[in-house]
Formats: sequence, C-alpha cells, structure tokens
Amino acid sequence: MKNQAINATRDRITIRDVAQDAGVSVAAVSKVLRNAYGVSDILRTKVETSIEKLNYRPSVAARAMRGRTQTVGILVIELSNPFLAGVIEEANGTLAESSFKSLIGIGRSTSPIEASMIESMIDNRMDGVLIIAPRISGKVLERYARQIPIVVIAHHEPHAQTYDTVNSDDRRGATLAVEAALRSGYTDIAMLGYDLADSPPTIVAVQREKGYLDGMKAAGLEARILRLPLVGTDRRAAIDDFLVLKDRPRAVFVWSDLDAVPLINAARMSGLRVPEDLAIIGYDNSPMAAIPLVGLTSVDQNAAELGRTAAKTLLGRIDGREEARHLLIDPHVEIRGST
DNA sequence: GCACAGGTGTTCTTACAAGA
DNA sequence: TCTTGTAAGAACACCTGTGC
Repeated sequence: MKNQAINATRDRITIRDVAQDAGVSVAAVSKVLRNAYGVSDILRTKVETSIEKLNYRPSVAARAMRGRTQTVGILVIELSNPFLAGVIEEANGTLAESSFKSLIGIGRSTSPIEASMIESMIDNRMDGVLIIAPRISGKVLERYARQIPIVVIAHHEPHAQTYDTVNSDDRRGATLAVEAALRSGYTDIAMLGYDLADSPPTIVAVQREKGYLDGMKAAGLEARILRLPLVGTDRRAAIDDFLVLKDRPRAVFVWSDLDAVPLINAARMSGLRVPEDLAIIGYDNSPMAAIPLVGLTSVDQNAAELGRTAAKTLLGRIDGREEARHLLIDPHVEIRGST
C-alpha cells in the first residue's frame, strides 16, 4: 500500500520533468505557468509544447505550500432547491473569470456535516469558502473565518467581524409581498412559515416573518402566521390541512417557493380556484414559479446578483481585505396569475 | 516505548545575477 | 534592456536521532 503511494508520487509529471524535456530551467517553466514578465516567445513555445506532450498539471498541494491553490469551496444546504442553482452558477462563473476553480459540498441541512465540510476545505488548503444558507451558528462561522476567508449567503449576521455576508433584503422582500397583496385588494393575508424552534435567528425565514409583520402593521391589519413542520420533513399533509381550514385566509404569503409551489398545486387539485378562492405569493421566484401552468407571484431575490456579488466579495477577502462587509440586495415582486 | 527536536524530501516561487 | 538560469526560500509530511 505504502509502495503504491510512493510509486504514484514518482509517476507524477513535475515541473522538473517539463524543464528537462524542454531543455530549460525549472524557473523558466514556473514563469511560463504564471505568465510572468521576461519570457521570450521561443521559450514559451518550448515549455508549452512539453507541457502538452507530457500532459503536465501543476501540483495543487505544492502550490498550496507557497500560498494559493486557486480553489474555492462552495457549501450548499442541499441541491433540491432550484433557486440555489442560479446562485451557484453565477458565483462559479465569476470565480472562473479570476482563474479560481470551485468545488461544491452539500451540508444536508445539518450543522455537524456543514462543520465537517468546512474543515475539509480548510485541510485541503482552499483559498476561501462560499457558504449558502448554513444551519451552523454565527459563532462557529467566526471561528472558522479566522482560518480561511468566508462569505455567507442567506445568513443575516450584520455584526459578524471575521466573515462577510451577502443577502437579499429578506425583511423588505416580505413587506413588498404584503404590499403587493394589498394592491390586489386583499386584506385577509396570512403567512405560511415553518417551525423555527430549533433554527438560529440568522436564517432568512426569521427575516421574512419580521417583514410580513412590518407590512401588516403598517397597513393596520392583524397578522396571522401559520406554521408547517420543519424543512426536510413531509409537509403534504400539513398543506392539505391548511386548505380545509374553516377560517382559511383569502391570501397567503408563503415563506418560500419550496412550499408555495406544492401549495398552489394542492389547491388546484382540491378544486380551489387560484386566485379567486385563495391568492398565493411565494418567495425566491424560482424557475418553477415562472412556469405558465404554475404562474406563481413571487418575491425575486435576484439569484444571479447574489452569486456574483458574493463571489466578488470573497475574492476581495482572499486578496487580503480584513474589514467585514455585509451587503443587502434589493428584492422585487414578480406579479403572476396567482394573485 | 515515548516525546521532542532537528533533518530531509517534495514541488513550486522568487530575488537576483549573468549573458546576449 | 531583455531573457534566462541559479540558488535560496516556503511550507508541509515524514524520517531519524537523542534523552528520559
């Protein structure tokens, strides 16, 4: 086993092999790789020919010893949320423009797994970590951020000192949803949230509840929050129960399209007319909400802008910026048939 | 046998000297 | 002045020697 490992190391093509094949020094190869000043076209051609011939790839581990690996970890809560795809795609594209590669880890909505993933990213000497909607506490993130640059999306912690946050203004977005319902003539507006008992105060759902309460208070209306079971559990029965409530509201703001899309589907399947019997507003403006047969009015938190801004913020951290930044991106409501 | 310190190997980068 | 090479250095894992 040990011999195999040694052979694997020796079989690897190194910068020395390239230098020997091209008939130049190791330093010359290093300069070509880094596109450094002072390299003639002839030398560059020689080196590039040998790199291609030997199929050489620089060792990330060895580069890490000198400083950067040019890799960034992206840690996501899960992959079933279609909204996240837009964030990841834009972040990945922005990082690629700066020659950084991104590797994705899935936290599966549990703090220990998220912590383990972050530690692996640190151990693999990644240059930074982009975390989307973590369950892990801000205190723990502060600790990790002393070891590696961290930017967090969908995590409201405006007082964090060692890491940056980039968020949609979730509180404002929820207020906009209430205002959109009011403009459509609804006054009996409830919110469908979920059980926040074991959730940290930094999660987006908490901000969205505050925004809903702000909107209802400003309109002089009574707020009413109904709760589904925890995210990750089967909530179909709870949605069905909501639809047959005797005092079912005329309009409902749902904390996320993750629940709003199943709700609109269940409502129609049970014979309810949307929006005539029940108006529904979601949050995220996920691709599913935009499908004409779904036609869900939803708060758009601009996934592409979130991903792009977060990636740029992380690159700034990697470049040595030390003061924390906490950025909010303006949401807007995308009106469709469900209201 | 264990802990500790120092040495060695690995891969790449960088400062600076030398040659055309 | 531009191009290239040498030597030193960085940072880690692993190895070896020494003393208790």
